[in-house]
Amino acid sequence: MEKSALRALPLIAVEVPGDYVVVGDQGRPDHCCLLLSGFMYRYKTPPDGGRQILSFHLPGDVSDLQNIHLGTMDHSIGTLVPSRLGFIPQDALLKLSNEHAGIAAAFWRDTLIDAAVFREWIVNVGRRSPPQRVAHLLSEVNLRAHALGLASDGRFALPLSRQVLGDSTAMSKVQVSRVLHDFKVQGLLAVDANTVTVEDAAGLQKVALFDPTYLHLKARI
Amino acid sequence: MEKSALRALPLIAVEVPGDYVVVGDQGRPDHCCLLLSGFMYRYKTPPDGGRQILSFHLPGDVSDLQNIHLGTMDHSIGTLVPSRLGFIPQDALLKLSNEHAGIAAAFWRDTLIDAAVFREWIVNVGRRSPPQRVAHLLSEVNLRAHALGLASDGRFALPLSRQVLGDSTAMSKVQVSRVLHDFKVQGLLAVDANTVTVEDAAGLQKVALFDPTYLHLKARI
DNA sequence: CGAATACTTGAGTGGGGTCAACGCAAGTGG
DNA sequence: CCACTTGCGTTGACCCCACTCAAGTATTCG
Repeated sequence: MEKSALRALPLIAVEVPGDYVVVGDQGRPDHCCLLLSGFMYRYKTPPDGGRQILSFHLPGDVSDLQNIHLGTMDHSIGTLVPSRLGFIPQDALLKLSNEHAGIAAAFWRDTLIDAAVFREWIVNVGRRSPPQRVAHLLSEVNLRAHALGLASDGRFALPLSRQVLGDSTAMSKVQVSRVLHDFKVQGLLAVDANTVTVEDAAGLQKVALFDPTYLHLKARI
Repeated sequence: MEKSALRALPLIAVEVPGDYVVVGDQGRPDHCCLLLSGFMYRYKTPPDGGRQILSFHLPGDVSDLQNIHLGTMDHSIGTLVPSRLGFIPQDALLKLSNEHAGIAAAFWRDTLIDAAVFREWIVNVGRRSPPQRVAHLLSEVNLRAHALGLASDGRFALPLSRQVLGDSTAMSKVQVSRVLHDFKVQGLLAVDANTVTVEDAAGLQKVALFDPTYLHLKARI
């Protein structure tokens, strides 16, 4: 019953290019955006310049679910690659979550995991060394990509430029470049223009002292 | 009706000292913790040492509401000062939120605002200069304390040591000390052992380029 | 084939971490 | 009541890491 209610939701599918701003800071969207295929990310742009990436989103994520209850966006959401998005009216989602406690709980849980990831990212940019930051970020993405079946033995298609990695880890692109070079020499991983290849996932996690508890993977819908 | 249901919740009030770990990392608490009076904070301790503070909590906050849906804690929660806590069984809260869509929504909204604050903290430690970080953090606390009526014209009782401020902003306590000295000279604020006095809130916000949108203050319960 | 973009590599610099010494206030016990 | 201890804050000195700048290389796209 809850499943059929979810399937009955009105959904408008849209194709958008890469590097496209789906929802802008200060915006008040009336739809939520389900990522059907592609790759998205959240970010903030402080007034004095720069960009801080806050999270990455893989297919299946509804990255702006919080807008059901928080009217105004406090950050932006964009695509990294050409993507297919499904827009669902917020009032339909709100109605659904009011009528089905199970769906409300699932939505809530989803945003709780987002929050857990944000917490880990605070630690990442605040406490860890540059190699640890990159290793941690890529361990996270690797794990999530595998959990979704989007990767085969450490290889997955993701165009992560040095700039994007730097904006995610609060490092300069030059420093990212050097760290990635070292990782390649050590046989840990290789990041080329559109593919990430994790050669030694365990070694990478060891560098980052990575503990996947915060992803609450079992708790996903 | 929802109000009376909330009031009927079983609550065990407990007095705890300052510097007390209420819920530890990896814990699986079966109660949620409402802060009745005092001051709490969340933090993570990476295995290689150090501490990253993730958020501060004022009276009225239920800082571990997420445990209703995420079984295992991925961080710790502690008190900064002697505090009064109200413990509420998770299953009672879960039952309540299943029965009252309005309460479920209010809980959800609360954790969404937490997440918005986490996002801003990523930017704080990742992108801002040391003076901006301190100014931003104290602008946030100042605003929230005033919103709760816990402060009178910029003064509020909070024992924020340089160490705590450093662990919140990813700075050394020495650097915090220097920044606070400069702020005092500039007439922006004074932080003594147990009181924060904001002399020039607007000036402080200007230093931090502070935009309160992310606090979603109107959206609070 | 040329232009544009991303990546690499090197050199120089400065901001903030670390270490260490000192000052100060509060708490303790004889 | 005072010597002692303890913990926090301050200040100075030093130094290293990562940012910035800049030049050179590779790759893709029109």
